[in-house]
Amino acid sequence: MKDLLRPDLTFRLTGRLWVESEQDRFMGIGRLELLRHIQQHGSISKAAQAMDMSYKRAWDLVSSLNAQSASPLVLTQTGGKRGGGTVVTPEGEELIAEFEALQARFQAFLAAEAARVL
Amino acid sequence: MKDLLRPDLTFRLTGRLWVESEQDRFMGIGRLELLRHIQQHGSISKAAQAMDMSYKRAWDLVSSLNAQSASPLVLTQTGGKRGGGTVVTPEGEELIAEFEALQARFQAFLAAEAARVL
DNA sequence: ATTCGTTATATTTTCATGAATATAACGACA
DNA sequence: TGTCGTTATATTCATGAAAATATAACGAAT
Repeated sequence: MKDLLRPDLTFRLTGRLWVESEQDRFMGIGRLELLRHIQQHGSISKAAQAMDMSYKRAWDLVSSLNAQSASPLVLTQTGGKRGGGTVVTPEGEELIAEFEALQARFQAFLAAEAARVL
Repeated sequence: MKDLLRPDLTFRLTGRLWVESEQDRFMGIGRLELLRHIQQHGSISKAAQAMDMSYKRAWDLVSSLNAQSASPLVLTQTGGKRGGGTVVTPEGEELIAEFEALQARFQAFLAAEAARVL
């Protein structure tokens, strides 16, 4: 493909991957980052503002994740000493780890293909 | 990941990849299909209607493709016996072939990863 | 010169997605 | 009991991308 591209521009090969069920997306890079931020901050609202995402969107994503998993990936608590909070369960941690690994293999694939094709 | 997913739903791993320059996308699955339709029909407008895409969008994509390639990928002719038309150049055919091959390897990657992770 | 089907191009309209905004519920603690 | 920061939820608003619409240019053929 190299010989077809304008030599004064720089090109890159990029992509995205995700897991989806019939009706809804389940896991992707955005949800991965959200889960990591929730781990860090212990709260959906804090995670959302750290990512510059609206609270509602973050909450919707969490709701979608939990709705499609066999057991909860995050546990939310409402009210209480600090108003509540959210923790990532061991199952959620497993999902994070597995999707991170998948993502890493994908990036390796992209790099290898870029070297071959660009 | 398998053990984390609701067993009453079916999940699939999917993804997309594309080549882009700084300012603009260059090649992706949508543009591949457009190029194939142009090959088949010899016209941007026929290709667009076969794909149920607006002519403007198809024309914009063709314009973007040619603007980023070293030599034209498609040649357009305006006016004339049948009003004009569009042909895919040998360079365009090369792009089609290479991107199809890349796409096939990507699908193989996805299938292998799905088998591992889902 | 007129017709015809296409390319070329600008402008307006639709639509979907996420952002913003608003409000209620919650429950520990002072 | 009142406060506080959060979760939970509904509704409105903004924005960007694609569709729809409109019009001109083109050039071979009649």
